[in-house]
Amino acid sequence: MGKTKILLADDHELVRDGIIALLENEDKLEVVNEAANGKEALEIIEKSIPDLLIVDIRMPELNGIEVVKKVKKDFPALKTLVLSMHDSTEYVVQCVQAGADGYLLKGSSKEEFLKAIYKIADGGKYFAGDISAIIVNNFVNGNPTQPVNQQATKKEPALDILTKREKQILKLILEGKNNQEIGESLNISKRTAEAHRFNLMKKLEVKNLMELTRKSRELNLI
Amino acid sequence: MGKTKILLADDHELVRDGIIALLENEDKLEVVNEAANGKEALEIIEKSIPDLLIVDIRMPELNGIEVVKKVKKDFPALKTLVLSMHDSTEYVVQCVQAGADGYLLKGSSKEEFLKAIYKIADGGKYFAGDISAIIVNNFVNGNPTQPVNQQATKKEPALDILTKREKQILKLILEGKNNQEIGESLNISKRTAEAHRFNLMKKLEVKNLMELTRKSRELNLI
DNA sequence: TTAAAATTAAGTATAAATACTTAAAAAACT
DNA sequence: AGTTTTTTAAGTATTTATACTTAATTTTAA
Repeated sequence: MGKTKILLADDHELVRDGIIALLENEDKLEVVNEAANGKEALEIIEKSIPDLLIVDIRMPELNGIEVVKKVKKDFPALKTLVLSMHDSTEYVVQCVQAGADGYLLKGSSKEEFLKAIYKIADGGKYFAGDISAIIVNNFVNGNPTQPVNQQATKKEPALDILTKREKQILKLILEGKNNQEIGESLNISKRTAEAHRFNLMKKLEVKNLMELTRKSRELNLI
Repeated sequence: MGKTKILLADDHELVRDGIIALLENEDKLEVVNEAANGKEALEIIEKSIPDLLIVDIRMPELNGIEVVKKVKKDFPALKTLVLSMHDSTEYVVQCVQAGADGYLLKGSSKEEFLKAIYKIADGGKYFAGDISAIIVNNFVNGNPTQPVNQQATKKEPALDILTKREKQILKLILEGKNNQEIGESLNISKRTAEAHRFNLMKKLEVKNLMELTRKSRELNLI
């Protein structure tokens, strides 16, 4: 059997270079392509499908989860391993639902990383230790995680639901400005800023500032 | 001349492993030690001083900037290269003031990374291209950046100014809870939660939620 | 064992955000 | 040219946060 062709998608070149160096001695593996964001990754895949996609969860343009969703829909044979910088458990369930074959925290060791790659390349699944528990827990709580291509996609606020003005206002909100200050910045009434704030928070389905920051990051809105 | 002994401090093992793999072929460089947080880094340095410290800016226990400050005070001969995941320019000035010999974004390439290391090991300084501009700009604006050991340290809220209770409440604030909910979580009155919130925001010198999140991350309070 | 610090929580006043609705211009499409 | 969407902004009521001060307990450290 030939080498496993890997596409590596991460917006930090140094991290990519590190991972490539990490895989250099593995003669069953070969990084054939790199992408600095989700969009780029999809473009590369459309030209030549690799065997395995290693993708960072947080990337500009299109985040890891969205990439995995698209990949699993259009190229179901392509295996996917999601890397996350966040030690949080926030995205695990979303990844599983998107159909990812593996999920690793960047806190994992080289050994675990290689183990995951080989297992996934071999048709298996690999989720970092403490993560399995979360999935199981989520499952028993009546929220079964199933690949996105096997059931209706959970409707989620799209990436482009915000208007230009709303994005502008979101940015100012995230800079810590209040409605008064936003109004002054944009030469509109404080009441207009209020209205925009209300609307965008409703669109993003968040009910406070903290959820707003989380969601904004998640969706790469800023 | 012998090898440059490097201590690598980053809380993500995979990133460390990647960097080590990246330096494996460089026979003038040798990673002699690793640390997963700032405290660990300082402990290692106290036992045996390396030639170069490569340190991630965001780490638990003690962040990169604090480590550099301590290092430059106690071991001025030890060179320091700060890595940052954040493409932002938020920390550059702080790094220079702390006395760092270099600052690189993780978006840098392997080549730039090696160039920086060799230059610093050789007694030079290296700041990623776009960064120099920021420093210069900051300088001409009457805010000259000088190493921390050459002038009075800019007073800043210390890392441990928050009491246990305040940290507890901060955590809940950052989870998006309001004072009512915080009170319920901790079985205290909503008014008490308010008081704690007021006090901790005053201590951290922030005036809104966004500044609070930024500061919390910066100081690794959570 | 005291003094100091931390936790609790109330009072009071003001400012800001939330939760809507309505509606008129302006801009962007088809 | 006509329709839809966006941007603007006011009304109204309610909730929440800010900005303090004061002060009684409780815990911790000297």
